[in-house]
Amino acid sequence: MLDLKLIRKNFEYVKERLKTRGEEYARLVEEVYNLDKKKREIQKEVENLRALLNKKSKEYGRLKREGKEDPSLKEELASLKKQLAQLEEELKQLEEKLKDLLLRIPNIPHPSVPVGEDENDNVEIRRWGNPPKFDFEPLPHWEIGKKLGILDFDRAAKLSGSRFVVKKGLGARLVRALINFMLDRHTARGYEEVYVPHLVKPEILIGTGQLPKFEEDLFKCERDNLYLIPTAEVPLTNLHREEILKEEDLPIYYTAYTPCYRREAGSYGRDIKGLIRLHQFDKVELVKIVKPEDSYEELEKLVRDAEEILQALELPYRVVELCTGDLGFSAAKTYDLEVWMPSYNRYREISSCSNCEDFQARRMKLRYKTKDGKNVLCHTLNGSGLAVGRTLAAILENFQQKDGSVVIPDALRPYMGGLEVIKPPEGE
RNA sequence: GGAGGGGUGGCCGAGCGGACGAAGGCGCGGCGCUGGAAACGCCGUGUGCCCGAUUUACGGGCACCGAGGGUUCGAAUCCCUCCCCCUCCGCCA
Repeated sequence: MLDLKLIRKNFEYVKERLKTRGEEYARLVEEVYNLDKKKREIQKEVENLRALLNKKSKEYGRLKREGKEDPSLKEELASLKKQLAQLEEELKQLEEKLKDLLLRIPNIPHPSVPVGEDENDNVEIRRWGNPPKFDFEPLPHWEIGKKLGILDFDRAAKLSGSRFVVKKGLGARLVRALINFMLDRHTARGYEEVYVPHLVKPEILIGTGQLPKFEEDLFKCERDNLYLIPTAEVPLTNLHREEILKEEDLPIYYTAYTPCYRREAGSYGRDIKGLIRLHQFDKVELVKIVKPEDSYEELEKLVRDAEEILQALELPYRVVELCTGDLGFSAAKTYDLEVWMPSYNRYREISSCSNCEDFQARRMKLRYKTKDGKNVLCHTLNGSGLAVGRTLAAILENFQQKDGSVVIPDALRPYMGGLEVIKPPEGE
């Protein structure tokens, strides 16, 4: 949520900055600006009227206790009350409308973010590692997985429909290994491991920005008014919502493994094969709650922490800075990590690291008290560290061998009971 | 699912329909006492929003005692609905 005061004070600036995300937001900001103006006028009236009513009501009570009841005063009070009720209703409607609009305006991109329309305008920052060269025709991961007997999309469809997967044997083991490996790495670097609920209330999703605008992307348990989390960012970032933290509590670093549930509405036909786009996938997430002045330094560190996993797994990747048009709703600045995928012959997103500044903090009233006693909104950051399914896909594709086997990266072997290679079943 | 108890400020905890943003205690900050400290004494210490002069510091107002509604001139206090927590019983991984 944007600061209303900022919209009031720097209306043109906000409008211009949001335009870099898409033309439609300028109109929204204008609407908010006008509504806010009107709202404050009415609020002033309401508060003045209520002050008067409070005063007269006390007067009436005083007289009554003295046995000098005044019927004309009582009448006056009744008419004031009626007037007030009308104005209050008007105010309430304005406030609701205003709040709803405000919740639908995305974050302002940081000045350093390149202006652009879509992913084609993203800027590559650096590369690490070299894509492998094969002296045979490399297979896509879903075929490798099928041949190894570790991925089963057909039976998953039997259970749950499209965009689900069943992992078996060493496939299931590999998932567990990756999760443990990632969590161990992150906790060693100062993140506290957290295990969170996977079902959350609507206001929690408003807090991180998924609601009200992206309802159709979420799985909802209607009966209980709970949503399945689309990422651990949601419960992790909201952990301290409506709290006023002590300055010495910051920074807070959290990491959590959770499954993530996404309806993938509007992505029909995209990435229909393989592990890239599923309704349910596993992810280890990183979340930071920090002081505003530190947040951009923390973002760089966060990216390094995610990169470290890819490096340890010897997976070639590049770091990309998202342009204004490709930026997520809550983010002020985002780096994507893209891993090399031989079957696509290009890099594909495997992590997204964002600084949301105070955008989420304002929505969830997440603050800290400074040394001189002021309450200040925290800055929140989040990043994948990493998407487990896509990591698995990248390992299968990048480490595949001519004979159909897949070499397990060194760093992962201790988590696989020392296993070095996954080989196809005998006799195939 | 059944029966009962409860949600008040950073925490504990009191609260008769007006004098209650709320006693008291703890904690925290300042000052005093002290060679220094403990103990003690005094003072201060919630959040959000609006308006006004102003660079902040200031002054005024409104709201907030789990949430929403109602009764009343007036609600933390009475009534209704909902949510959450706790205890016991049942069921259950």
